[in-house]
Formats: sequence, structure tokens, C-alpha cells
Amino acid sequence: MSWEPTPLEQKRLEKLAELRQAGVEPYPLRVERTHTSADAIAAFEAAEAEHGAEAPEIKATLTGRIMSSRDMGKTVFTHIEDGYGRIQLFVRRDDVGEEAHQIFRKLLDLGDFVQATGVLFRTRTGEVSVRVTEWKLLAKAVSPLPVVKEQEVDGELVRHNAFSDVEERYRQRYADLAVNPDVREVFKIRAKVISALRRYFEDHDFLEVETPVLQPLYGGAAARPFTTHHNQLKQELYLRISFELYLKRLLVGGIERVYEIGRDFRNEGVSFKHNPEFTMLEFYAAYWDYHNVMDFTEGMVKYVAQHVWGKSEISYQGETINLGGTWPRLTMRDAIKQFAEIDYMEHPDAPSLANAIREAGGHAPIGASWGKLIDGLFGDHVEPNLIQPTIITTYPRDISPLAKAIPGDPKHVERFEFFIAGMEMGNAFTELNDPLDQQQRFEDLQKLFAKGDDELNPIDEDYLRAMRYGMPPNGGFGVGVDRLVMLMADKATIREVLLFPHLRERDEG
RNA sequence: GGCCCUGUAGCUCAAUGGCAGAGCAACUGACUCUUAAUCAGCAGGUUGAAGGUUCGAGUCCUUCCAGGGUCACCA
Repeated sequence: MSWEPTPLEQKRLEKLAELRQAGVEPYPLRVERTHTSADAIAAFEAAEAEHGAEAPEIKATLTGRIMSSRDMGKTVFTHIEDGYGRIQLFVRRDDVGEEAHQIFRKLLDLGDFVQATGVLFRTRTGEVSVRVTEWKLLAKAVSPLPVVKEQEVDGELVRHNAFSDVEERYRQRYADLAVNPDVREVFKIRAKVISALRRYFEDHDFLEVETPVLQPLYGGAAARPFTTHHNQLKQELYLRISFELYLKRLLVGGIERVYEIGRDFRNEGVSFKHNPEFTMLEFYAAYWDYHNVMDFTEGMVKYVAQHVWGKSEISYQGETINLGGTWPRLTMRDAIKQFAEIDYMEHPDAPSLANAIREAGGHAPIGASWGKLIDGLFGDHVEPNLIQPTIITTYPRDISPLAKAIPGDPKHVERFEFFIAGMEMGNAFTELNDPLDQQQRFEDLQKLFAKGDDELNPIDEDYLRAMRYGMPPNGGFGVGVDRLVMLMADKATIREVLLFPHLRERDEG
């Protein structure tokens, strides 16, 4: 689809031509910025504090995007915004000259990038501003950005005509970011979360690695993969659904503590907490069991909160969430007893458990395994109630093929997940390192899944071969980084913490 | 995939089946300390798309497209 200028864009194209005619280059190559808006204001206030009215003049050249303009005729007040805030330009005809003043008034628009030079001063209403003597256009905006006006009422910032259509905001994230500063804040928080995670792992002697995104076999999670094709090799490839099997190969290779932050891809439904591609963090540590992993994970989330907010109490969707202290730990069995009033150990096989669930008025999908039914019970009755951080331990074996069994308990494995704000945040276990047991689990799983179930992972023979060389006992963990960011940024949907969330292609024909 | 809601000017939103409107932005002008600047004037539309019912459809019906919610699905 080619671009058809709207009437507003047509008008700006005319201005563009007029600017060139007047000898103004609308897209120059060089910029002469001396101060950011924040630096300029700070410098002015510092000088004022030290010397009062006798303060020496500060001349500055600033750059930014025109966000508002109040044209008084011979004087124009304009706010420009740069990456550090806003500052007001005071453009007076007597200061810039007749011609430059007319061009500024008539040929510039909201959204244009400009450079302005002048002495800093305070206006009568007290705002630090630039008394502009020279200005230069840096980039003409041809399309009008949504206009957002702000007003301060009793100290509260009220925004008018905000650009708020969710779909348009995601499809044109650049415009969203340009006019909604709070959106930029979300992605600063995201960056802080990720840098805190990296520092935490580095401080604990973990090695960061990168493993293949394109894989000949997929595994490590129950999910449908995206498939692709290598032309020259004539080979089917999958986009990874987890990092697990590659990272644990590295333990065989003698790397004791390893982690990866990267993208996973799952060809499944899209929801407020699912995007087809999402950021995952997985780590594995030799000689740890899942108790060590629990302690470490708790520490990790607290560390992140400290780095982002400087405290362990955060606000999420109106709830106060306290990440401090030791998080409650309870078994899945006890949690389900408490919230669903079913003791699944009294129903030790799938048919009887399915009956018990249906009798209690619950939903039990046909053909679900015992473990899947338990997981379903948990998801329906327990998970939404886990607002404060909670660790749930001791998972059914048949939904945990990579976790080590609990001695003397054939039904359960050493696995935990932790929950905050009713969301699963992470999944961990004492990793299975017995190659023969692992092979058996894979084979059991093949039988358990219905034929043709596309969540069934192919058996990764190379992974079994690696394990046969000897894998140290280890504990491992995976956390959905986007969900952690949702929590830290107080956002209710994953799309608000992804710069370019997946959207259906729009038919524009 | 099922059900519910939404789609109107660049943005935010109105309009009992009866002339498609407002505010902001734009445009013309006034104003040399404004800050949602103010004031006067002027323009801006294939109402998501295609069909249908009707004398008449933004509004009712059908299909489709997109988004949101919810349920199902989701180790």
C-alpha cells in the first residue's frame, strides 16, 4: 500500500517546499547541541542558587521535538522535548529577526525537531526558558502526531486528547512513545529489570551463554513450535520453545553455573500473558537441588525490585505486594486441599480424579492425564488466589519429565513454581540426571500423549547421549521475563511491556 | 475456536431509523511573559469493508476485517 497524503499532510508538504524556497534545509546533517533540557535547567538553577540575580548568563543550544506552541504574534512560546525532559523556548521577533520569526510561526509544526540557541532565563511565571536568538530546523514532521495536552490541576497532571487507542498505539509504537512519556518509562523499567538480572547472575558466578534459536529438534517444554526450513541444507528447523536441553548439555561439559536470557517462541494462543515470542531466563547450577534454587530465586526477585524501586514492597493493579521476608512454601497437594477442597491423593488415577472434579462442579477435560487434571485444578482454584509471592512445591511426575523423583514417592517430583499477583512467574526443579530414567520418562511420555498430539516432543537422543557421559546433580529454573516486567511496571497485559507486540496483519487493501 | 462489546474528522468522543456534530490539532487573522493561552473567522467525512431491509441506515439484518473482554486451550 502506498502513501496517500491526508489534507493535513498535504499542507505540511507545502510548508516543506516553502521552507526550501526560503533557503531553510529541513533535514540538515549537523547538530550543535550544547545542553540537554535537564542539563540546561540544572545549570541555570545552580547558578541562580549561588549568585541570585547577579548570576552570569548561560548561553545554551538545545534540541528537541516541538510538543506545544502558543503564538502571541510577536512572541511565541514553544515547548520542546528531548530525551531528558522538556524546556520552553521564548521566541521573540525582536530577538530572532523578522524573517526567522515569520518562518518559525508559519512553517513549523508540532512534531518538528528544532535546535534553539539563547540565554537561559526565568519567565514571569517562573519557568526556566530559553530566550531564543537563533534557531534551526532539524527535521520536518510531515505527518501530524496525535496532540496531547497536559494541565496541572491541584498538582495532578491531567492529560487531554491522549493517544489511547490500544490497537493504534501498538501498531504505531513510535507515535505512542513520542507522545506518551509514561510508555517510555515502562521500557526503562524493562531495561532495568534485565540489567539487574544480569548483574545478579554475574555476581553469583554464572556464565551467560547463547544457544541455538533454530533447532533440529524442539524440547524442554510442552508447546507447539514454529517450524521453518533451511533451503540450502534442505532441513526442517524449529524455533526453540525453551533453552533447557541445550543449557543442561553445558553442565555435562563442565560449566557449573550457566544462564541465558533470550527469546522463546510458542505457536499457541495469544492472551494478556502470552505472546508468540517472549523473553525467557533460564539458569542451571551444578550441585544445587530445588531448595537451593528456591532461595536463590527469592533473592533474585528481591534484588530486581530493589534495583528498580529501591524497596521490596511494590504496587500491582491496586494490590500491595510484599516481596520481602521468606515466601510461604506449600505443596501442590496442600494448596489444592486448601483452595479446591479436593485431596487428589484419594483419587490416585485419572478416571477417579476426573470424577471427583466433575462431582465438585469443576471442569475435567476428557483424556487428560492424572497430572494434567491436578494442574487444571491448581490453575482454576489456586493460582488466581496467589497474590502475594508463594512457592508451590512437589509436582505430579507425569507432567514433569525432566525433574528428579522424590525417593519413596512414585507420584511426585522435586519441582516448584512460584506465583505473584495470580501469575505463574517461574518453574524449577531438581534436574533429572539419570540417563536411563530420563530415557524411560521420554518413552512414557510418548505413550501418554494421544497419537498425533503436536505438543508431544520428539525424543532428543543427543541429549540422552550427553547425559550418559555424566551430568552433575543440578537445580534449574526458568522465569518469564516479560511477566516479571509486568509486575515491576504495574502493567496488566504483556503487550504493554513489549515494544512491538504481535498483532494480526491488517488488510489494508 | 464459542459468546459479548467496540470500530464515526489527524486525536478524543457525540448523534430516538430522518440535514453527520463538538473539543483539540489544522487553516485565516488579532495579541511582545504564555503554559489545556485567549479571542474572531474558516475548513475538514466513502461513519472498518461488502451486501441486504427501508421512502430514508452511522443506527436494523447478513457476511467479512481488525481490536478489546471472557470462556475453551495452554507442563
